[in-house]
Amino acid sequence: MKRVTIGDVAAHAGVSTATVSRVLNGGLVAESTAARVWEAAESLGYSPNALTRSIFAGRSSTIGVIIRDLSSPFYLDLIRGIDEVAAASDSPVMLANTYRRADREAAQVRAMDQQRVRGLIITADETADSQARRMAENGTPCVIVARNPPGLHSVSLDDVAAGELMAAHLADCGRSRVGVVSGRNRPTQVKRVTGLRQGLVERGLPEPEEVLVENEDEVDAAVGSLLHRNDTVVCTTGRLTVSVHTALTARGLKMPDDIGFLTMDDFPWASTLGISVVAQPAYEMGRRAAELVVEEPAVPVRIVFQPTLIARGSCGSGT
Amino acid sequence: MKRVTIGDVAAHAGVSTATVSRVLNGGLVAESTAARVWEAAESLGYSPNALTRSIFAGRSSTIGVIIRDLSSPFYLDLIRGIDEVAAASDSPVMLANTYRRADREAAQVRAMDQQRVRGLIITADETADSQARRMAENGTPCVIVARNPPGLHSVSLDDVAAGELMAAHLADCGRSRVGVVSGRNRPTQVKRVTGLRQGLVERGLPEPEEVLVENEDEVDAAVGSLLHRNDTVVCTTGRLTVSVHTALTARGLKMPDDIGFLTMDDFPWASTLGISVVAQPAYEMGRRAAELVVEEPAVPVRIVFQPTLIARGSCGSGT
DNA sequence: AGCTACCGTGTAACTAGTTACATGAAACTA
DNA sequence: TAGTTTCATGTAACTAGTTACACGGTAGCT
Repeated sequence: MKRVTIGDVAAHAGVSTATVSRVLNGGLVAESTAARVWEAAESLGYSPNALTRSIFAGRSSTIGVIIRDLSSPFYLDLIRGIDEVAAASDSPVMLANTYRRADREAAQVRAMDQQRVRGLIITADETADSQARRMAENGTPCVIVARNPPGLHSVSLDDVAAGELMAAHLADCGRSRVGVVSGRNRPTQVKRVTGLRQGLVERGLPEPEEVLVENEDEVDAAVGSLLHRNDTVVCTTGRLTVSVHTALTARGLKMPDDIGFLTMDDFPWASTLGISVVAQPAYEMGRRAAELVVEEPAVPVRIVFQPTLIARGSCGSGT
Repeated sequence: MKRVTIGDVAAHAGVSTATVSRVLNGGLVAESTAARVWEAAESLGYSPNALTRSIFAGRSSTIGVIIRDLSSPFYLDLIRGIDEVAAASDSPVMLANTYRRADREAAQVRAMDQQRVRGLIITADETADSQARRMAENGTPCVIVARNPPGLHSVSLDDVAAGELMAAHLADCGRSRVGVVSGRNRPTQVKRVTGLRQGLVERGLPEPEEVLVENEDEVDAAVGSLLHRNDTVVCTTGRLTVSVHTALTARGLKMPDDIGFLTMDDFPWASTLGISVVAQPAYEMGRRAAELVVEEPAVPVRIVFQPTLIARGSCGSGT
């Protein structure tokens, strides 16, 4: 039950702990000694304690990731990108899901700080920013994803451009009356709707009709209210795609003839279902976020990605 | 840049580090002293080093989770269950994705060991079992998910029952010639097919025709080969649901009239698409796995969950 | 008043490692 | 042969905490 320590290995090999440490970390040691130490470590099943190493180094090699919503495909691809870079630099990934609760977000940032993570990638509300800034001041690189608050590294999408891309596609498809289902109080959502509105107006189309929702269970009513006066439903968050789509198909509406449908974030089923989306490069965003953690730039870096349209016919076809 | 330590707080409050430690951990301290210490900690922005705590305790409070495939909905729900229990016991979760590569699986188990995780939840091939057993001997509770190897805790599905459930439903729907797309060399897959075969034969139906595939890109051809002689396609792994479904719809086949379709693991889009599935209680499995880590039973515990059928019409309707 | 009991606090040893410095022996140079 | 250099290794101090034990002071009891 008692763990094998470096001391046990040292005793077994007849050397000091300093020598064992040097063997393990590639210091200056005679070859014969090194061989003895390796053999002792092997036969005792020694597994070095990464925690102790970390306390001496001042921080651990772990990268912390705070995710608002594990079930959203965007965050999943983000994590895959992060994981890829983390694995390449031998950093474990510590994941915390906050279920979109602001109190948990702040608490998780604090917990990650106490774990002395090497860096932190945060998808959370503004509430957690001050905590993140405090960490950054203490030398822990923090990367904010999906927003770009001042003074912190950030990796985000050009949300206005995403909205404009939607508008352009809708105009191409000859859609005119656009209803929007959007998340409440989220800056990203606001920007996407702003871009959409601008894009439509620029093309001489009427302003979109917007409904704000908080949870999945409000979506059906929201969609219902939009159907009276619109020929297209746009969803500005990938999180609600399923609910909006269900609300439409449950009413027996076929795309694109009965209703047009356009949403955010690509996902595995979109291609089979023929749903057009404006996609974020989530995987690449994850990679860049993790690279910022690993590279620790001295000044705050703000990376903005451009969205892409993937037309699949759910709004009809363009020119 | 230099981190605030317990020593700084002690100096600021005019006490010893022992007293600060006692204040933080609820030892015996005078109220006036405690107040001074709290104030000092606050004003210095002290954040206790969880790593140091852990090295003294012999292990960290982190729960390690090794996942083969983050993109599969089963593992996502599993993680959500784990996370729920972990959060309730203030344990951070360290996640490692192995992308189904056996070498990475073993390496990740070793890495988690070095991080001195409090316990480990593993979804991996047999290759990693010996590593896991070594950890268990050292006092780290290891829970294997989806298999039940001897000598280790495990949380798994009654895979034979899953196959039988499929057979029963297919018989109910009047299906007779069943083609199966299954993953290669996986014990779970073999058991599910075995259950399906038994169930069909018991009901006087012909044996299913099986095709084994490794990756998504082999699926289309596999499905194509099954279509000649069968009226139903069954998929025994949730991972391949999208590919199999795409292979069917791409051929213009409609469910359930042109072809029957039945697969494993429930997922958000299944209900909209009307796909019938045999579901695993993934969330609950995650919860139980995490509880085993937290509770550390002295003898290996083997928990087997029962699958449930969710009929949605993609095979037609039963009696 | 004197004895015991208890409370609050500091000292120092402990966790499992790393590393600066000292030491000693062998090898090379003059 | 003496002096210097080099190499391998041990000693001990360090990381940031926790905790067993000792000690001093006050309060209660006889």
